[in-house]
Amino acid sequence: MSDAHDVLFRTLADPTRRAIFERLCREGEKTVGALTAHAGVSQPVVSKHLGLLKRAGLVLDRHEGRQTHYSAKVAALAPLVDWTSQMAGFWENRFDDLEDLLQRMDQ
Amino acid sequence: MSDAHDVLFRTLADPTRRAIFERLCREGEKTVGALTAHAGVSQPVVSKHLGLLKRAGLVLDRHEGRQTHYSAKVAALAPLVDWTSQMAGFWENRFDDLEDLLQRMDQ
DNA sequence: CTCATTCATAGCTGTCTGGCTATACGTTAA
DNA sequence: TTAACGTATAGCCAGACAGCTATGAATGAG
Repeated sequence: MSDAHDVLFRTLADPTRRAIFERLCREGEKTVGALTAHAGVSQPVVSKHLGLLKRAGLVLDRHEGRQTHYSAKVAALAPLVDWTSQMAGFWENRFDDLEDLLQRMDQ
Repeated sequence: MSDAHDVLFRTLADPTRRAIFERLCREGEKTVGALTAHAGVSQPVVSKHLGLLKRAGLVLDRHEGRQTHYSAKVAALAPLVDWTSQMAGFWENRFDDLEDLLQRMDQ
């Protein structure tokens, strides 16, 4: 059972990887070298994280000469937003149920 | 660097744990036994997950005799919502920047 | 052509953690 | 008190994975 939520949560769970994604969100397109400069880990590690982010659909890559430019694909966060509001929704529904119950008890 | 986002993402990254949380959101308060019945893992594992969910602030526990009732604390998802909208926000801002740039180029 | 640059891949390693069983602890029933 | 029940804890193990170095592959510079 490896649905969309799973991939998103797992991909964003790692601090280093999430930091890379955040930087792409804040500052836009970056090369692997630029990302490595502030990532605190080696270049191969950054490449690996970018690969996972790409597989999760969270980033896009664009090859230009010998550099690769990565950019955030914010739309990929949609399932996460959906999931969150769904959870909140269930909670509110149960709250409504409680209200109904209290009303029926009142009668 | 273990901020609130970190704990939330890491805690919700595990499918089994997330499923437990989802169930608490959908169906409200449950005992450990009731949760174990549908979790697909042993009771100690469920207890462990509940412990982590509790440490993350995602659930509350209530002791009643020899059973423990757990319930979801949806408000704890707030930082996640904030983070997501922040990421989306950065993206829109950069879009605005692009518009500004294009406008300036137009003049 | 040759060398430097930029990134990706391969292979290794230590750590983290989710699963298990066994067991301890507290509570209710007999 | 003793037994059964519901959870939590302890301890172990196997698999996953984030980090590293070394190297390959592709491109640009000289």
